[in-house]
Amino acid sequence: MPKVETFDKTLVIKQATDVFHDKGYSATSMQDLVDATGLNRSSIYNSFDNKHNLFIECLTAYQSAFGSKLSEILLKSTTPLESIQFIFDLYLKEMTAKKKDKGCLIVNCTSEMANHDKPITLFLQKNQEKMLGVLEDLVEKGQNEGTINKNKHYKAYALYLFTTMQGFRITGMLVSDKEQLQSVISTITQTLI
Amino acid sequence: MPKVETFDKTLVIKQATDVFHDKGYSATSMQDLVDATGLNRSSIYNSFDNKHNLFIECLTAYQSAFGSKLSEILLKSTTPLESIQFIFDLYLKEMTAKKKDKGCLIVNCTSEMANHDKPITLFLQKNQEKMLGVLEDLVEKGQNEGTINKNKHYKAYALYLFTTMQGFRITGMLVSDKEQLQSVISTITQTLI
DNA sequence: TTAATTTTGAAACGTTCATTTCAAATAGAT
DNA sequence: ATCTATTTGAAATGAACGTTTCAAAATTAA
Repeated sequence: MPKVETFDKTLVIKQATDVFHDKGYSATSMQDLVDATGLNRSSIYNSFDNKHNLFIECLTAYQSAFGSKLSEILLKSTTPLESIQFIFDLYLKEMTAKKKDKGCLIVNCTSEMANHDKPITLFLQKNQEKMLGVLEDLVEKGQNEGTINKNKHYKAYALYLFTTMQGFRITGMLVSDKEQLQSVISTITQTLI
Repeated sequence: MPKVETFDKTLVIKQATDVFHDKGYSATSMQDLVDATGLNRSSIYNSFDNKHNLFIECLTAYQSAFGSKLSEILLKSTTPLESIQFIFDLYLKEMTAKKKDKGCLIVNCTSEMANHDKPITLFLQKNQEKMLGVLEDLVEKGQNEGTINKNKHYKAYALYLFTTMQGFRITGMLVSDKEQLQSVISTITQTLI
């Protein structure tokens, strides 16, 4: 019967995500989110309850957007090793796209909130499990194909890759030289060959 | 002629550092620092001017404390590779010392404040240069000795190590299994052999 | 047009924020 | 003991915080 939601929730989450990504959770104020979305304060509270919950929705959307890009990568690559390289290339592309790299929202969130906020910590753990799962599958497949060496168990390699990815996201925040970053990627992936 | 500073400034910085390390810069309130140090509000402002400046002093002290541990490592190790392994072992020790790992203050600071706060960003860049310098020297020496391979230029390996160290500090915040962490270290260092 | 329901705007909530103020207490130097 | 510089305590500053409130405007189904 009545008025229906007028604004694009997906867009609003994207706008809010940009702010959280740039400033982090604590340093982002509700006023920042009002400004970034153009929404009214009340509308934000109507739709997202509170800042914390909005942040979780942003995290989830961010994770899901990455999941889509990851799926594309898995489809277009011909070997597991190439998939891994493409993931790093994706990071590299994001880093060099803008002058100031904001890093990874999820890595930043780990640094800021891990072990402080229970639901967030749970999200981060689940996220890690998901990512490790993907990487384990890739490494195991590569080892069976013979394109990745068997010096280490595939689970060990997966955690190694996850670790280096997080480090790479941090490094990109202060290093903007594309060649240096590419060299880091090749060093990381050389380990697997 | 008059009353002289009564409190131990070094201790106060250590106490403040603990809070910043645990909660990050933004989420740490002046009240938190008053509580942690036992100092009066006025005394803190008298001695450190403001929160921002106190934080910089904490960062510097943290960096310097790490520098000392680093020097010890460089002295006691017999090869550059061993030095690198000892650095990771130091991180591992910190991670497994307490149930909840706070990560590295400087890595966390990078994630929170890089490209947002000019003096802090400058500190982070200088810190990176210092650390890269040490790592470059180690790798170069190892390559000359023949204990580190020459697949990559020593500067590339140094940035690789710096990246993996940052990643390792993040990983430790969610992974507490010592064996898994040790396996990551060995994978990282195997690259150099 | 009316009724139902939601968005909106703007103000206010109480709390916490970083920082300032200033008189009182303190303690070394003379 | 007196002078002098500093630390202290406690209160106050004004701004910003996340969140709530609620009447008015808006919109759509009946």
